[in-house]
Amino acid sequence: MENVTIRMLAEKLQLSTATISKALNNSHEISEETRKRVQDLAKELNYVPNPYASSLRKKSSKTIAVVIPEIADSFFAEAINGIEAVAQEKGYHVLIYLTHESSEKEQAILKDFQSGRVDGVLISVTMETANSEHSLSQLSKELPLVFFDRVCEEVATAKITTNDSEAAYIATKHLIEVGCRNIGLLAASEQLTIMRERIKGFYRALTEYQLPVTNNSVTYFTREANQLLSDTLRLGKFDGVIATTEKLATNVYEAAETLKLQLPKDLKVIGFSNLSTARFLYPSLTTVYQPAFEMGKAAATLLFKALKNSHVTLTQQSMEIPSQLFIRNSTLQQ
Amino acid sequence: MENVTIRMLAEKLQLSTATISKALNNSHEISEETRKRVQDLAKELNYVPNPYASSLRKKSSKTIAVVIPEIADSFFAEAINGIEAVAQEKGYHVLIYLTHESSEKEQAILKDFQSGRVDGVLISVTMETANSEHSLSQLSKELPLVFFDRVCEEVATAKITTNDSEAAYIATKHLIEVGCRNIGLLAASEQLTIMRERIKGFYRALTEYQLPVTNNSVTYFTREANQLLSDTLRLGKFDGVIATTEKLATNVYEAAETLKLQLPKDLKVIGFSNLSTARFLYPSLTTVYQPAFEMGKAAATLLFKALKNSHVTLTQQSMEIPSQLFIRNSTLQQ
DNA sequence: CATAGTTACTTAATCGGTTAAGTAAATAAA
DNA sequence: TTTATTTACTTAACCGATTAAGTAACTATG
Repeated sequence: MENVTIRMLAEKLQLSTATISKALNNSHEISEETRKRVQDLAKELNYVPNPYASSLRKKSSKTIAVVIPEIADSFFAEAINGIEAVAQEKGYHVLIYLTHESSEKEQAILKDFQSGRVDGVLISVTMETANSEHSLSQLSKELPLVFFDRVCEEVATAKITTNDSEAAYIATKHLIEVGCRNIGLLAASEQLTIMRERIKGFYRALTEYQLPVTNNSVTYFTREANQLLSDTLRLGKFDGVIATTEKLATNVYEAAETLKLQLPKDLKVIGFSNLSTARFLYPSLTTVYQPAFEMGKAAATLLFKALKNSHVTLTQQSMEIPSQLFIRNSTLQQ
Repeated sequence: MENVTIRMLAEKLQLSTATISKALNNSHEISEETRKRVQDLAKELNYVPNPYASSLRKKSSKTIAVVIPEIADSFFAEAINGIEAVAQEKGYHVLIYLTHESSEKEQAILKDFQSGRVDGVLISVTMETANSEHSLSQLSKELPLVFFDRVCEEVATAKITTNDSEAAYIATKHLIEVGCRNIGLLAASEQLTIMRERIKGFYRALTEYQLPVTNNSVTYFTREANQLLSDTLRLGKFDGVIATTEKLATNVYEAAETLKLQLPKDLKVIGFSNLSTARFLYPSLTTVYQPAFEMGKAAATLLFKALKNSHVTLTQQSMEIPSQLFIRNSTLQQ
């Protein structure tokens, strides 16, 4: 059975392909009667338009790209849910690209977007963000681009973030208030804006409470954090840490086990994390819960707004959605 | 700046578009010298081929679809990682579609695939699998289709599963061996093959140990499991349960809290789960760990094999990758 | 030396839609 | 009644690549 095309419908109904196309797109140029005949036959023959043909002609693909570092991460998974909810509603398709924190992969992916494969891009950049700055600046001039969470400061376009600095400030303050005096921040990258923001808030709290900001206050991890983390905790002799990624929070539990540190007695932990199991961990994990779903939704909504009306200036549409601190036993005062 | 097309390259080099196309595709019809000239100019002008033009002509899109119920689930997230790893290696793009357990959405998605948008499909079906049977049978005749995990028995194509029956048998046996006598299986759907398989293994173990199989041995949950679960645990008076989805495992912890049941003293739990935090839960969760990454990888590998060589009969390529029981404290003998 | 074969191209058709421009007939306005 | 406008189509160009078929020039073969 051949694939049903517009031409086949045209032949069967003794009409031109133009008429068929217009009828299917509910053009006002077509009479009610003809439109019905066409649509009925289309349904009967189970006609499905070829998306590539129309994308080629219309120069728009009804497809957006989501570029993220990792998918097995509650934050990104939730964000995708938010994005997808909007996309499905608008009849758009979602291409997912994973960079696995490789800026090289990221670059290759971004380059592909110059082909017109997608109408817009949502991205949360790699830790080596600096490398992609140029490509992103370039790309943002060619099609609508919205950052979420991991933004690239220098690129002039919309950015959906959470209140990273403030959230870190509140988290740090909480640790101080439950008795910590030697607090460490476990960070993932020196380059990420969100990390810098969190560090800012962290420092602000330390300063406010007149706690020393030392060389070791912030530790950076890239991969294979486990081993490094053990070292850090051993060396730093922290009594409280803030894990700025979901993975790092788990790593702290692991390291504590290895080092025979009791949480929260010997060490208190706060995680920037959307883990649904946070409250069932031992001890239950105090978290900075980021509004992942909402951020994804906001980013997608903004993107579609720009796609619909090209006069929307994305640069001016940035948005900050606050995180929430959920206090649990991993920061229980002893 | 206009988009660079093959025609522009042709004009600049005073060659035909056919030559350009062939040169870029390393056709042997083109002289070494011309090919180099073309490729150099292409690089210089940053030429990126329009994927829709070539997809339209070649009737292949270098794109595959992954259809899953949910993304915020460790199993599916890991599976996608496996799929993506293979796809990226083969230069394929991955479209992700979420059904959110709605067979209606699933049907709509499957219908769209008749358009030729994707070259192949990887799917883990909705709980209401029966509804999609027909569409899937149809689709499997039009393009390569591979099931992973949640398969549709009746559709004649490759299926990548884990040893669900055996895994459930082993899990049940484990519960019995640590002293449980009144075991419940928390299931998600009556229709899913993997559920039926798990129930089979569950019954086999019960029978083998001469434990009664009652009407209440298996309980089905769809949405909003929390409330129902509390009821079930209260009513059923189980001393051991097997949660057959990741979500249900968490629900058990939640319900135990509500009902003031102590895990594992009052109730032992095993979860079919890939939660990375399983070992840090309180109590740490005994899990049936499914090889999600490997399953995704296997499914994708098989799909690409079929895409490369259309003579591969997918029906005969099904594969079972064993799960592994990780015994932790949620089933600790008292 | 004539014929066949190879090399390195070009021409033109094609994929399946969309759309600008054209047209004949019907209707409205002057 | 004549001209203008609207309606409901058709024709044909087009999007940007691929590819079957054609060709001129050169090389190899018998």
